[in-house]
Amino acid sequence: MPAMRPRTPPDDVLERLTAHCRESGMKVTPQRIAVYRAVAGSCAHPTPDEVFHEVRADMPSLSLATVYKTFDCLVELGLIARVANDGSTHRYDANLEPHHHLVCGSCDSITDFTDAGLSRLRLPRNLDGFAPEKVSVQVIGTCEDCQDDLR
Amino acid sequence: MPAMRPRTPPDDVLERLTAHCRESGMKVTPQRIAVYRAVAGSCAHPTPDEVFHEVRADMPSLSLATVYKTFDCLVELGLIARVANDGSTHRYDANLEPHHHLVCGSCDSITDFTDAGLSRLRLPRNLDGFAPEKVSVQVIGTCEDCQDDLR
DNA sequence: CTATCTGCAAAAACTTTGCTTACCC
DNA sequence: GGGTAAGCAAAGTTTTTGCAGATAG
Repeated sequence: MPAMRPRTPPDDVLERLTAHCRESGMKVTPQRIAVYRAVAGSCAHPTPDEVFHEVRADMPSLSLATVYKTFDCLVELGLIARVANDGSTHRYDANLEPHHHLVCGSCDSITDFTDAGLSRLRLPRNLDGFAPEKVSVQVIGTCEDCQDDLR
Repeated sequence: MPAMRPRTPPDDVLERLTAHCRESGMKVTPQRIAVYRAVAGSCAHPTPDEVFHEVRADMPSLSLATVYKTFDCLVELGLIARVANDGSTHRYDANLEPHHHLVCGSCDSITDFTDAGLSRLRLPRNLDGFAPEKVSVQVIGTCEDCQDDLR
């Protein structure tokens, strides 16, 4: 049975950020903390604009440019990853555990899931010289909410 | 063993376009033929801008806006699909057979491959109400060319 | 003929950059 | 203190839109 990820627990978010920043000589600023918290606390793979509005509620001085720069910085630190999607804006994910995506073709939502069976995927031996590092499965379909809407 | 897709054969490209257009009351224009040919004849999952420049060589009057509109129309007709990627531009694929992607983290190239084993993937039974339609596996890693460059 | 499509230009949406001031370490 | 980062505004990209003239069916 699959395990749906509820959301990244806010446990050691600050510690992880601090450790990674220190290691790279980068500063731990309130903006970085807030942006990282927002991504880590969401399971919706938010866009820069979404995070901007969410964080801005508590930090009115925040600028969108800072959000963009912060995302680049967090990716560089290896704390978040950009999520492949077919929309027109970037999306980010703080879940770095191996996992897969349920992509709703109707509302474009992306939901994480993990599954032991899928994690044991066997790749073909010969990939024409391509060196695989990790595997992510995208399941395209219709989410429960959108099915409901069709009734 | 995996089968690398060489490229969609240009066989019935025109017939397919004509049939789909007729069915939807859309017109078969030189621009649509040329854009569809360009995507179908590429295995590089091209961007609108790339297709624009390629087709424009033979059709100097072509405008980028038409390329965008044509892509939307071809997607609507079900002849091509937008490819999920984490760059900042759209990419399209005329290969509608079930297949998977080798994504190079270094040069961002996306290469199609198919594999009988992967095609028999077993999804978990319970996806929290999500209704799966199709599955696409993304293998992230380093392509042969980029490995060579590192030597 | 007529409804649809093209090309153009302008607007909108998204992302990056440069620079001055602020502030973490 | 010194160097990194934030905020602002401007510029750069990518995508969408509206409309007048062109064209496929």
